[in-house]
Amino acid sequence: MRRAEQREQTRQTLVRQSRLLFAARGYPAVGLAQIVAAAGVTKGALYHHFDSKADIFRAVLEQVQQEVAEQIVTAAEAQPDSWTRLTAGCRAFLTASTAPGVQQIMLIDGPAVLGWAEWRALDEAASARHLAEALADLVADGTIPAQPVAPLAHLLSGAMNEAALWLATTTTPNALDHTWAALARLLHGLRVH
Amino acid sequence: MRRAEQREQTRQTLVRQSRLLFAARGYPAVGLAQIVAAAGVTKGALYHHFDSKADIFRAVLEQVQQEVAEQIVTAAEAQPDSWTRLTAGCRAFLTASTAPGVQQIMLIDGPAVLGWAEWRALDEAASARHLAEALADLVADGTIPAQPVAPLAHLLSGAMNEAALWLATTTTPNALDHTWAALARLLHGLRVH
DNA sequence: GCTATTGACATACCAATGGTATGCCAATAG
DNA sequence: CTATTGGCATACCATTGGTATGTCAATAGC
Repeated sequence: MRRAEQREQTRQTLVRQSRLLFAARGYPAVGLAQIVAAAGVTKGALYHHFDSKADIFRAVLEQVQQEVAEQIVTAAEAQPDSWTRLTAGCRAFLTASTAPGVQQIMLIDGPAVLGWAEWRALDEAASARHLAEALADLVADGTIPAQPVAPLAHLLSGAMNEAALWLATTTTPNALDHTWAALARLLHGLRVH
Repeated sequence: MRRAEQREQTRQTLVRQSRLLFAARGYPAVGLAQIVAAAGVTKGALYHHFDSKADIFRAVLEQVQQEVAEQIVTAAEAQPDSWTRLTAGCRAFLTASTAPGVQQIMLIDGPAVLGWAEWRALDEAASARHLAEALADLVADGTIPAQPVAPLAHLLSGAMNEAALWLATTTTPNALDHTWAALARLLHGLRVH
């Protein structure tokens, strides 16, 4: 099985190096030449594993989304009730999205490279879905009023993503704390009084 | 003054046609050849008015943002107190951002083409700024608790932008109404009880 | 163990596209 | 009436994403 082993290693190297480059300079600014140089292979290898430049970006995006989703699920699972699962999940979402390179790959390049439809499909399948599930639980046990959860999930997801984007560039002191405080206020407003 | 007149007309034609193309197919998919063909000029004219493909996109983006900002300000100005100014402004924001082509240009291509820093600068100068001002008014007259308004402004701006993006692709019935209802709940939670 | 075949690449090349250098002609200045 | 500048068009270049072909080692079949 030397064959499959080598194959997987080459593929992972390409994804790893591409991710670093995309995160640092953005998709449009990274050429295939830089990717293959960083990975120590040639264009032949790249096009043996991926169909296009967008296709290798797709692989990177899926990896990033999976990592973010894992952090959210891990944080949420440790909580006892549905409300703290939501808040802990949101906190994890915010923290994970602030990690270096994540915004560039997920929010900036993602939609532009893949186009609306495909990006939506991937996005739905990832982090936004967990939010919707958490909200559905809250509706089910009456912690928040009955309402469609999809709009709310998108509002919250957008709020946190945009906040993460802002946090990455701002120099405001304690920006993360203030953002979390503001988000917590918004979330608290959802509860039945 | 035939000179300046002709100049302005050519420039506006280029911006108008580019806007239509970018909105329909997205920045990466639109070539300069299509732009100049649609505008009925040559590449010489395009590069006489703009420095690069990104530069003409910049002109389009500024036009779109200005239109959106105008709608928000118009809606807010008609309101009597600071709270209804916020809600009316948010509603206008949501409606304006849902208009055809706006999301593609403002949210999808914008950051990818211009890069974080420049897009941030333009974004701050446009719609997000009005939000921050409206929130500052609310803090000033005690309608909402004292807090830094910047994080809140970004959370709300992101929430509405993402919601607009979702509204553009979803087939859920009454999605706009439900989204507005959810947003109104979130906003209401900000008020002092 | 020997051969046939497939798979994992490398090499050479192509086409399209963003960008530039140059030239031309009418509008304005003096 | 002439000189000059501004507003473009034409021709061209260089880079880059993508492809067609070739090569050599790993595996399968006997």
